[in-house]
Amino acid sequence: MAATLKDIAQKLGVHPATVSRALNPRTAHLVNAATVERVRKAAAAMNYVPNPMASGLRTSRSHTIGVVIPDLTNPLFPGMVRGMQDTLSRAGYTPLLVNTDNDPATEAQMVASLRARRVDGFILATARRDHPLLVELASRFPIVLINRVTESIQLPSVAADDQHGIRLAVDHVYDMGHREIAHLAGPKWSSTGHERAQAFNRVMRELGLSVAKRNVAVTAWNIEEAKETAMGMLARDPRITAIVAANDQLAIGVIEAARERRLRIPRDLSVIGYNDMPFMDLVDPPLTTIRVPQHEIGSEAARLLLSHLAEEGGTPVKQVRLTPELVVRASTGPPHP
Amino acid sequence: MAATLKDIAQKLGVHPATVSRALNPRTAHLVNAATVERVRKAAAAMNYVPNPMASGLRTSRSHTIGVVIPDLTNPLFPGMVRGMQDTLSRAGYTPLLVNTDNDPATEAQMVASLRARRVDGFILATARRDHPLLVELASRFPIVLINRVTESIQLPSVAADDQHGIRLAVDHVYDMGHREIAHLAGPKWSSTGHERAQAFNRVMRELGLSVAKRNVAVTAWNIEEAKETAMGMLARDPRITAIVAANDQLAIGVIEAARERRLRIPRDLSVIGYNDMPFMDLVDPPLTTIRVPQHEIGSEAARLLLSHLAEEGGTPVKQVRLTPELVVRASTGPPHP
DNA sequence: TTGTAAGCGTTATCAA
DNA sequence: TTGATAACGCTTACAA
Repeated sequence: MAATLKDIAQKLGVHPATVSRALNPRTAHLVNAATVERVRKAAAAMNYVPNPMASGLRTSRSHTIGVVIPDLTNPLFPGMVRGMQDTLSRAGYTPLLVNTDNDPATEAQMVASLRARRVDGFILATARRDHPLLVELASRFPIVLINRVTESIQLPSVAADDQHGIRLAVDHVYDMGHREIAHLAGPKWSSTGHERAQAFNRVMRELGLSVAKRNVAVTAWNIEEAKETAMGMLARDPRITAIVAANDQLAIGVIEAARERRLRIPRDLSVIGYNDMPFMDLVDPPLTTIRVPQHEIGSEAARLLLSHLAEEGGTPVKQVRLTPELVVRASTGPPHP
Repeated sequence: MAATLKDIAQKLGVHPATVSRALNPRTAHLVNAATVERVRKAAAAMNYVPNPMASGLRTSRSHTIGVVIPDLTNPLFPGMVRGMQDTLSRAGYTPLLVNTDNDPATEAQMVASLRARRVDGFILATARRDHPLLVELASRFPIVLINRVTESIQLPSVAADDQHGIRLAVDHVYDMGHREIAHLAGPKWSSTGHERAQAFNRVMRELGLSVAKRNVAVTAWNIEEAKETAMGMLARDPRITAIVAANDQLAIGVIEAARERRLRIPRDLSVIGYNDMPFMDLVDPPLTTIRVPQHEIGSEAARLLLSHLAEEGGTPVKQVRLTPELVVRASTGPPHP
């Protein structure tokens, strides 16, 4: 059904290899300009489409990128995935998407299936800090990490500047007059959770504020956990007037905890999230949060990976930090005396 | 680097064809059981992974499915996509995901790129009712539509039962005492918009209620449009006490319109959405809506497509309707006298 | 039960 | 500038 190089060659009375050369931009200059033209015309007329399995078999390049994320239904990711898709597809690459649910076994299995598919490289958004696979993988494939960086080894990465984001958050409530500021941190095994918690301590120290018992981590990124943990935090330390949460889900948990303790937001407690997921402007109260440029993280990661794919030798390891911004809504306000 | 059939054959002193047969479940019975065992062991030891480009080239099956959706960042889709991925990957298939942004030209281009990749079939969530591509595509590939059905031709599809969903919505407000019920419909070009609008008319007729000027369509599925249209509706027809929106975004637009007109929800106006996207329990007020089983729609679509891929001849066209359910929250209540 | 050989569609090397 | 040829790794008649 689908036309092949051979078909075109036959029709034109030339050799298939000539057709191949004419159609490949990198080799077209080796062919007589007139022939190139004839071949292009014929190819278009027969609507020839190269068979990627054949060329892939020959060149051992699938033009395919493995994209590993924890969970597509987490609203943080669709924007990033679209960012990747948009720039990858423009370059003739296709992302193969898998979900790990933050389970190391699933992750290993998924990465194996992507390797079986002969992907040309990886974009990884896996959250865990300990990561045995990473080193091995990075030694065999071009990879780019998103939304996290590595501690021990230097790997190409694209992430929001958490240090800066947390600073924006803390400064925001500090500037409104808050001094009793706490952090509801992400899980300790999580890269972003860890990084944001560290950043919180640093910023607080710079402001001359104490973080004693005011930086508590949940064990999972979910609303229920956050609510529980925030309940404990507020019970133990009722002087807190502002909580910086490590992401929007946690912030929602804080809001629920506050509601249960009959604290009004922001009158009695200011709450600030992180990420600015869709609909955070519509929750009750509309959530003040730190917006990370999701689409751009994805597209930048794709660009970075493509540049590694293009260069033969080692491109220098580039760690891109994108700047987040503060989005002020109704969940924060001055502390009430 | 990666081991091939030939490597295994060499090591074992058998012919590559034998190794191929031994490793392929469909042909393993043709091979001496002891040989099969030896081959399997060796393959595992050398961690052999079949090269899908080679087998695909030979068999012209890529074990790849084109998944065409309007926009991954629309929260309706990630659940469906995961449903597909989960069941496709279990069967050894990989989805290739593309976004059309509801633009016919983009869609044509994306479908072309999937065909170029030699996908074995398609799952389409495109929303437009008119759809020239569909017939041609369906004649050449196994396809399954999700979240919509076709009017003229019969094609395999998986969708929620909109007739039933709208009935649940209307009955809900009717049972609470509402009689002045309106529908904010989706765009006329949209399959689901059209179907839900029709269903609304039918249900209202059965209840003996008038729909005169009470079934108004937006021109795009977005909050702003919905707000504008709802403003007009409420201005023209202030007796309305309940609005059934064609999806959750439209319902949010209605809520914003009501707020602008100083109507309290649900005291002055009940609002009900459709889909139950993530976080609809957290908006203000928490949205009563119709939940459609997103993950299940995706997995069922995948199953349906796989069954078509498995059968040689024509499997009968199956149109699956999944049952939605009513989720009552705070945006609906009895009408106030 | 196993081996032989051809071929899927493309590209890369070599020769003309 | 073009042609011939082999090879990528796998599957599948067909033969033994």
